[in-house]
Amino acid sequence: MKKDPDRAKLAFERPLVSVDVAIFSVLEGELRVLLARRPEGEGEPHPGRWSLPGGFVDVHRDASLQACALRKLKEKTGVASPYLEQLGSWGDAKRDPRGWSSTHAYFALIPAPAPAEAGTAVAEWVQADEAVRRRLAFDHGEILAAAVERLRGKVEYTSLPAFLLPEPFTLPELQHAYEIVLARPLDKSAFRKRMLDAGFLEDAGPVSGASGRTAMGYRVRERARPAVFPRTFRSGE
Amino acid sequence: MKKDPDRAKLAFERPLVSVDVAIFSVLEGELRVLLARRPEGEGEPHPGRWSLPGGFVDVHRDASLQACALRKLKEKTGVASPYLEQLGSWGDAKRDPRGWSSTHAYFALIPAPAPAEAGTAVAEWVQADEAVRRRLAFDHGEILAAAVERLRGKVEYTSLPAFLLPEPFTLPELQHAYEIVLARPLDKSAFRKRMLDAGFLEDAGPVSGASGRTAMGYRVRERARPAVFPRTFRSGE
DNA sequence: GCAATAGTGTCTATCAGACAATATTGA
DNA sequence: TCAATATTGTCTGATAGACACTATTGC
Repeated sequence: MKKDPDRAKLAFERPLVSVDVAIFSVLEGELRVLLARRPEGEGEPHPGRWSLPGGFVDVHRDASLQACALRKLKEKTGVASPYLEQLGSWGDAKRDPRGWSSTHAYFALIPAPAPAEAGTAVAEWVQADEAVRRRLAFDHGEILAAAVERLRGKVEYTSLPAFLLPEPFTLPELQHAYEIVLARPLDKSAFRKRMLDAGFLEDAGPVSGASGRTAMGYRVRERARPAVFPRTFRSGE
Repeated sequence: MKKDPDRAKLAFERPLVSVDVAIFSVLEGELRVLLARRPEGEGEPHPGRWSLPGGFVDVHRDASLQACALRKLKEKTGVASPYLEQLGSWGDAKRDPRGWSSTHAYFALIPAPAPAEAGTAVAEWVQADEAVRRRLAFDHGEILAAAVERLRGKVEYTSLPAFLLPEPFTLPELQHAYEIVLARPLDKSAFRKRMLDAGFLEDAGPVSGASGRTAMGYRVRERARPAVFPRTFRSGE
């Protein structure tokens, strides 16, 4: 057994391998996620249903799982440098009618795309909770629910919403992004103390708004990792 | 098989798919991880090197990724109901010389196994940091480092060490487990307040130790999910 | 009694949140 | 000047950690 050549040992059935990405952004004061419509072709599972953007790993084009996720994201949104984090993997014999399949799920945060891209026949930005309630293809409903839960959970103690905004942004804008994701208001003073003490922002010069006092603009220091706060918001309640 | 279009569409090369598990326990006052020796057969990559326990998904035996991870764990340790959590996935064209491969990594926490199982020719319980320093097969060094980092990180604000102990356990025993993983002493009073206030423990009757006062024994209420504390240990320092 | 361990009480520095006050801009 | 927004200051309740104290067990 052990001395069989490579080819004999590897001659077993392999699962299908795909990558799916939950892409979030803030549009029109809402947390939204990008959904893609499944193709209608013959033999396609769940034709016409909404799903997360994604697809099979192409072993000749994709150098790695992350590269594959970035490729999907670039194809769908044009964004090349999002905040991208692994969410988890889902794999079993039944989730895809075409055979044993496993998918590597990612979630990405990007600044608001241009309004023109907000909705087409094959892709649509949908409010996050509404998207979870839709009957998505495969087990994408479960995956998306996990993504939303992870995002909301981490927003309680990390700087993730900074990746949802175009830079430079002001502290009131950042607070607004937090409030949209968490769906509750935050105290201005406590919020500012927390953000500035965490030290993950760098000055980017003053920014004038439509009216009122000019605010300081900020950029995130390190785009790869979010800051982690030692406590969650509203720990006492 | 299905119709022609299916077969044509799915006739592309598929990656190899495996599952690897970082299995942790506390033995002799140390945080240890189980390593397995790679087989020596011809065509085997990294023959004789230490690695994480794991292997290819068997699409006929494994109903899901999690079932596959549980199977590996049962084979290596006999443990059927560990704390098991997805760690992440690693996949690229180069990590396995046999071809484009992706692995789904899990980490498991189990109570100390019987001493007889502590080390054999093909498996060994190695102190966690020492294991990270060893030159493991494939990219298992990177995966194990991520597992240790995740474990240490989560121990700061979750009840994970409770899964490293046989039940029932006492609060001093639990504190000791925390101190072993974190490699620093914790204050007894603050520790007890935190554990009991979190409400994840249930009484299991008194337990007499080797000497001194009898202590209260505890079990975890819910074995599937750890408790999450609102703050990390030593937030101020 | 003593040693050893389990468990509790008290004090204090810290700090997140509440909310009031002040600063800056454009009209 | 006012309206609108940004930014800062002050107070206070909650609490984690430090550390001393008390409780229980076996010998």
